[in-house]
Amino acid sequence: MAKPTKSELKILQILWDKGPCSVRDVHEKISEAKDAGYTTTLKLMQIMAEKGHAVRDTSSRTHIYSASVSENDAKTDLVSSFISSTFKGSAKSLVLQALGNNETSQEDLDEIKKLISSIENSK
Amino acid sequence: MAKPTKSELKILQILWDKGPCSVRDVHEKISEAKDAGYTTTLKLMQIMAEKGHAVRDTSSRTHIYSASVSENDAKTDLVSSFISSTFKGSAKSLVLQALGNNETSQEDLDEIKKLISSIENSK
DNA sequence: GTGTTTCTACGAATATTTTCGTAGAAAGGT
DNA sequence: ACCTTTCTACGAAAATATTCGTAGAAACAC
Repeated sequence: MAKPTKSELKILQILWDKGPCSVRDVHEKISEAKDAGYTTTLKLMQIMAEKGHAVRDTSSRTHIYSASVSENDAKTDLVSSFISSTFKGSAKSLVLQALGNNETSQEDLDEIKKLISSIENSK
Repeated sequence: MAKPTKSELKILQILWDKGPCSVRDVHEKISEAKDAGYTTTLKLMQIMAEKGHAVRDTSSRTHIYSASVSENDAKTDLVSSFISSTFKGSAKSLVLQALGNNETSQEDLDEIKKLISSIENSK
């Protein structure tokens, strides 16, 4: 599946958060953050359906859209493409960069340590 | 500074790796990976100079370009914008996602653990 | 039933990024 | 000196992404 564009990603996040949505639902969420025409959102979602980023139920007049990839799968792809375009394929470099700027809380560090341990234990 | 585009980022990586370069230098590096016209690279680098992503020494006929931001600063920005667009601002989520797919080597995990310790010690 | 609102479809305008052709000046080879 | 190669500048085409106006069908209010 092709990588979603920036706008498509915003819509995917809404679909992941709220589950299946009408264009209206999504549009209202988007409108909280910025001004946008309703048909702009509609068009984007239609394109997402064409591209396969979303599926829609057209059985009633108001179509209902759902994300067609799981949040986790999509983010795995996004992270991996980000790592390859920005960090020459090194996940480690990304992690070091992300943590390096020293704004991660102790709780978050703890969670990360826990994940690392569980990876190590499963080896 | 505006975020570099995908192509601009590729060029920045080359400038970071090799230091100050002529268009020819950069173009040859790019050509290793894919076919591209020389003037395409030239134009991109001119745009980067306009935008301020690069500075150039035009004192000889062959202009010499250098990155105008450090690799570390630029990547900090890129990571932070990626975190905000894809992980709602949570660095932790990014790190968990990046490590979650279990393809990080023990050596890399060790380095990450070391960094975490040093962050913790400096608190 | 008539007028208003809400929906989809469609096409096109706009914006952004990438690509490259052409032209002319400078440099190099012989 | 002449021809070839190498460089920059510039403008425009092509590709991609975003925005929105208009139209017509369906639903709703009364």
